[in-house]
Amino acid sequence: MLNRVILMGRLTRDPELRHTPTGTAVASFTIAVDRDYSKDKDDKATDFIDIVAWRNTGEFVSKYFFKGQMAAVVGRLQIRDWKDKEGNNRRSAEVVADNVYFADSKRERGEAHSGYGAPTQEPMSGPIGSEFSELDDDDGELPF
Amino acid sequence: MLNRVILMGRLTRDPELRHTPTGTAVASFTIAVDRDYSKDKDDKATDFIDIVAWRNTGEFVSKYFFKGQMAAVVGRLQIRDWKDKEGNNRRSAEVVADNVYFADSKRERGEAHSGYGAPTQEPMSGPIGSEFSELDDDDGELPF
Amino acid sequence: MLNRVILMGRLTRDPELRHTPTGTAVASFTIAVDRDYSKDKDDKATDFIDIVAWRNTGEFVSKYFFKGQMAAVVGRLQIRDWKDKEGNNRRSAEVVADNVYFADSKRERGEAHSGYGAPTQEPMSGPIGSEFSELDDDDGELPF
Amino acid sequence: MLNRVILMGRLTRDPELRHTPTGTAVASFTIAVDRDYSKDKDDKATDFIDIVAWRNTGEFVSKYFFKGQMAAVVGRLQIRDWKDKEGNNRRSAEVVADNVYFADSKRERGEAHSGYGAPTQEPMSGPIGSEFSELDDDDGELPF
DNA sequence: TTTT
DNA sequence: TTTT
Repeated sequence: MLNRVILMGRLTRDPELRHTPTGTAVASFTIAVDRDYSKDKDDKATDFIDIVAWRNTGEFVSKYFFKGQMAAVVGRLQIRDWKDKEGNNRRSAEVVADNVYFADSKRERGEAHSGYGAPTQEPMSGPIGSEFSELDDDDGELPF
Repeated sequence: MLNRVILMGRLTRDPELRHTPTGTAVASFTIAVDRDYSKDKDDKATDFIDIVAWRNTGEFVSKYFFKGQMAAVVGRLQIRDWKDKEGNNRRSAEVVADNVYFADSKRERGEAHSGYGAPTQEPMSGPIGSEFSELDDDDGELPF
Repeated sequence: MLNRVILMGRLTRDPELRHTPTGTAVASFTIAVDRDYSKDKDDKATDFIDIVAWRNTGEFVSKYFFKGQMAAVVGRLQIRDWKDKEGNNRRSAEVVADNVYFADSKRERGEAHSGYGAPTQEPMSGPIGSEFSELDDDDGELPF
Repeated sequence: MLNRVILMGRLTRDPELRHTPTGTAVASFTIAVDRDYSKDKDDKATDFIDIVAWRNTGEFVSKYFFKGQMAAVVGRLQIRDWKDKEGNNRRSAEVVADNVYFADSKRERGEAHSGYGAPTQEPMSGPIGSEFSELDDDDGELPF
């Protein structure tokens, strides 16, 4: 079912890259997303949102993003209820990212990259580009 | 900061309408959003996502939506960490809805409404329509 | 760069499936998206938005969607300026869909499908599900 | 009906602020959104997307955004078919913005603002914040 | 705590 | 556990 989340925020820590037993890469990090219009001092003005990025997106993120950087994240919201060792009910809410974009200036990123908003190198989640390269192979002969 | 969530799912219960001490209406409900491609039996194939709707949107939802119905929700993801009475760390993750749409057939909704995807009657969150009505007052004389 | 469109509307015609010279499938159709709050009679109350779906998504759409049906579309907005044979400037605006979902009741769709909001069978655009099945192979041993 | 667009791109020109005969402010500008993965030289690698912002959002944008700046835009896609003076069919596609966010460093913006991703000062499109300030008036006594 |  |  339709489930899309689009966020902009700062990494609160460097992404942590791990691997499943079968070798699948997975990066996790948190972004701090400030709420708009928060003249409210009691209420927390920032949402700390956990992000999980698998495979290529995970490797890309762990390579090029670090603590303090601004990122735009597109993904899917996943809620998991579980019990900790003490038997308490815990809830995890995380965004499974399918794309992560730079939302920072080159200067602040240390010139590591080609430009603003460079896409995650994630072939699996990017059918658009590949189709266009394929169209290129087709010499631009569109079927309509 | 940019924070948008767009979901489609079924209400797991009737919306619950409450009021703050100063009289602000707020409805809460949960939607069940099935995950795509879940051939995985161990992993829960459904995310149960809490929704909060304030004011007009809240009143609209509590009036026209009920358990089992399909809804499309547009809102903002909010994460809150808190301690329960036993002192355990709890996390709530909820979507603060700014619009809720029907995503069900009229038949299944009991003909209560004008049509598919009728919008929430929420003046505060809908600058687009009001501007267009205003343009109407302007006799369609657009400035460009 | 970040570019996401999420729409709900009715197909104005059956999807048209074509193939590029190299055999890539591509379906095109139009959805009618009603505007909210349009008390404005002069202004068109509906946006007719062209959708293009490539490969698996295109084949899926042309197989299971037809004129009159409600669909939810997630994609990317693409603008193309071109000249027609008479040399006039034309603009095409279309959404390149990466996922299309049912937003109709089974009854109205003729029972062709498994359920509401069933996803497009599009492996390329769905890293989430495949990762979860892979995690399943991993016996649920998450690395964090 | 559900219709949301979320974009990130650079302004190709300073926003142009106009007023309808009855005094409603409306700003228009264009953002250049680079496509991902475009190894395709024939196909234009950038979408130039027209944005329209009404009222407070329009005034905010015309005051704080200028040519070359990165912006994140949330809005609604509107398609209009019309005839020019020569009687040719023209199509306009534009995003009616309900929120515009900074996606640039302060340095590059000339320190005009308080921080990254500062929201548009648009009361009409922001029920969330006002509700929270109101909750503040409510002394945080949530009804659930 | 869960919807079809 | 938190970022500017």
